[in-house]
Formats: sequence, structure tokens, C-alpha cells
Amino acid sequence: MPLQRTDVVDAAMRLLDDIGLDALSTRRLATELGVRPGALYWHVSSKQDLLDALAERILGEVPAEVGPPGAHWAEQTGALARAMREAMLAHRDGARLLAGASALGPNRLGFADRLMEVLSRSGAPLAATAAAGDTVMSYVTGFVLQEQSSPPPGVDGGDPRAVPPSFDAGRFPYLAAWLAQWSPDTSRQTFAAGLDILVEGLTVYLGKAAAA
Amino acid sequence: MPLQRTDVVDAAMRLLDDIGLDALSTRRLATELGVRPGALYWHVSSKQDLLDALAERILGEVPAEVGPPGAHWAEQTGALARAMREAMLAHRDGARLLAGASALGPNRLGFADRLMEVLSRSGAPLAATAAAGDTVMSYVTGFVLQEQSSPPPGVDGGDPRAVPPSFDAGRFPYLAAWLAQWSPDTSRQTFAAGLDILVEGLTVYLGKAAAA
DNA sequence: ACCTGAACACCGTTCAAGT
DNA sequence: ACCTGAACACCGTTCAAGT
Repeated sequence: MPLQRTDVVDAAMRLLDDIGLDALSTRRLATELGVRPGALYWHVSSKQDLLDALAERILGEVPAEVGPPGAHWAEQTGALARAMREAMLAHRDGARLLAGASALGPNRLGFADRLMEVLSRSGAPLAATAAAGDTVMSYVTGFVLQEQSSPPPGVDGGDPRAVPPSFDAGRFPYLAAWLAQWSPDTSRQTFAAGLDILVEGLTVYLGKAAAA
Repeated sequence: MPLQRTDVVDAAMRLLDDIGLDALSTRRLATELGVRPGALYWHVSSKQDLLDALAERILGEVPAEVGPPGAHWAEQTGALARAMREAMLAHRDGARLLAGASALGPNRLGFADRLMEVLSRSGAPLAATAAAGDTVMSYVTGFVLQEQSSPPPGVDGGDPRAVPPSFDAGRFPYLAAWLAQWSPDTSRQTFAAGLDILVEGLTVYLGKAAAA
């Protein structure tokens, strides 16, 4: 049976999770599929096209329903943001892939639209709703991006960012104090705090926009 | 006169601005410097080391004083965020470079510490201050990342994200309505709105944390 | 319709040897 | 100390030709 586009994208996804985005080459993928490199270009117009397909698929894993159905828009916004983070975290280099994707497929557009639909329930006008949605997506992308790029070189996996050995605690007192009390759960808590901040801010901002 | 590390980083910076991160190769850089590829490795331990140096330099362009000296912490936070965005925007692919850098140099650490110092003036404890700083940096990175990757393939430069020709307005009504009223200034306004949301949120969040 | 063979124009990195 | 020459082990992509 001949290959299909789906098979190529499937294999690319498995390979991504196994070896990461940097090692994911078309030649390696071809080997995995038992085919010559050129064969891929029958199913995919370029490597970027393939990566876009992966990005789409990752966002497609966001569930159709997040959080309780009748919830307030603020709560639903948080649920959507958490779901976006989870979809990215479910695949190695997921955030980098999403950030690097050039094409806006239906899943990306759909997610953005869903988010705006929820935010519009605040009563704010379109421009404010759009800015709010953009802000949520930028935050989640930025957060998961650093979360997933924590230990790319050293595989110690111990602390979150490999602080250089010559870290001068005296020059960076706040940072040093914080790093001293880092725990394996810090990342999750920090995301939760960031969402709190965002949702509080959205409540104020969209509230004002709705009243105007 | 022999080359020095500074010359290599200088040339890499010029090349980055000219041709972008994807086209910036060690071989091309060597040609630019009138030297063989291998020669670079006397001054730089790897390409990643070079990119880290560029990232450090970009963050080093954030001015030492941002905004009015005696300003409230909320205002200073906004000023720092704007300064970070401007430093990134000043160089082609600046955000991608920052996001992809693996080493935490003194400028990166210093910026994070400065931000925490400002946020700590809210009276909130360390953990809340750290989460707040992380949130601001994640947002700015995420925002500029999409801002700079707007038209990577097509060079039309017209609208912000190249919406696919088959964009189905009926399926994505909110998005479609918003895109219809896009203007060249939207990006700047959206960032300003995002900062508003963030600062409002920080005021609530850090206020509660300080009171607890 | 789908794939091979073979090439084109590149990469990052290493390292003996030169000066 | 700094660089060349030359190699190693890769890349993404194209395209005639095969089946």
C-alpha cells in the first residue's frame, strides 16, 4: 500500500516526540518510512508544510469542551488557556512548533475564534475582545516556550533553567533568592499565577470596555 | 590584525539584520569576515554560543533607565516591558533569537532581576514577585514572536498574518470581523492593550499577595 | 499515482598542519 | 595565537526516469 499524507504526518509526529524538533529531518523521516527522501515531496510541498501540519494537529488536540459548560467567561478563558498549554506540553517542542508555524490552519483559526467568542460574552466591543484574545495566546505561547526549552543542552533535568556556574548572587539578589526556593512544581504554579493575573486584568479591562 | 570575538559577534549582528536568522550560517558569516569557516571556532565554541552572544547583546540594548525615575512600580513595569519589546524589535528575528537562546547571560539575568526589583516595590512576597516577573516576560516574548513572524513567506507586508485564501468567514465569525477592521497600527495598539491588562492584573494580584 | 536514483547547493564542526 | 585545507557527516529540494 502506498503512503498517504496522513502516514507522513503521523510518522513525523512520532519522530518529533522521540527526537525533538532539531533532529527531525526530512531524510530521517524518509528512513523511518522506508522510503527515499524525494518521495516525501509527493505528499508534502516542503518541510515547512509538514511542520504546519504538525502544528495544526497539536492544536486539534484541544478538546471541544473545556471546563464546565455554563461557566462564566472568565473561568472559560482560563480553561481554554490551560487546554492550550496542555496541548503544547503533550508534544516535545510543541510551543516552538506552534510559534514557528507559518500557515494559519482551521484549528489555529478555530481556537482563536473560540477564545474571542468566550471573551465577547463580557460585553466588550470587538477591538477589545480581539486584543484580549491575542494577549492570552501570546502569554501561553511565551510561557510554554520557556517551559519546554528548560534543559535543552544538559540533560540533568534538575533545576529549570541551567544557571551558569558563575552565577553571581550578589549582582542579582532577587533572582538568586527566588532560585534558592525552586521546587519541581514551580512551573505549574507560576502558570496558574500568570493566568490569575491575566484573568483579573481581563475582568478590569473588558469591564471598562463594555461600559464605554 | 587578527579577528576578535567582538568582530565575529558584530558581523553576525549585521548579517542577522540583513538576511535573518534562518539564512545566518557560519559559512556565510565566515565569508563576510574574509575567513574560512573553521576559523570561527577559535572565537566561538559553537553556533549556539554565537546566537547566545547575540541574544545577550540585544538585551543589553535595553536602556539603564526606563520611564520617569520616581514612578510607581506599575508604571515602571510597563516601561520595562515596552523597552524589552523595543530591544527585540530593533533586530530582525530578535524575539526568536531570545526565545531560542540557551545560556542565561548577565544581561538576561540582569533584566529579570530589574523587573523583580520593581515588582517587589508592591510589597508582595518573593514568590508572587517572581511569578509576576515571569508572566510579564512570557507575554512580551510571545507577543513579539508573533509580531516579527508576521509575513515570513509572502513579502506582501500588507495584512499582519497571511490569512489563507480559503478563509471561511462563516466558520470564524469573530476573527473575520476583526480582520476586516485591521489597520497598520493594530499591532502597537494590541501590545498597549495587553500591557494594560497585565498591569491591571498585577495590581490586583500583587495587592492581594502583599496584604496576605 | 507514487516512488527511485541521482544530483545540486548547501549545512555545522573538527583538526592536523601551517604561520 | 590565529588561521587554512580538507575532510566528515549531515541537510532540504528537484526532477528525470521508472513502475
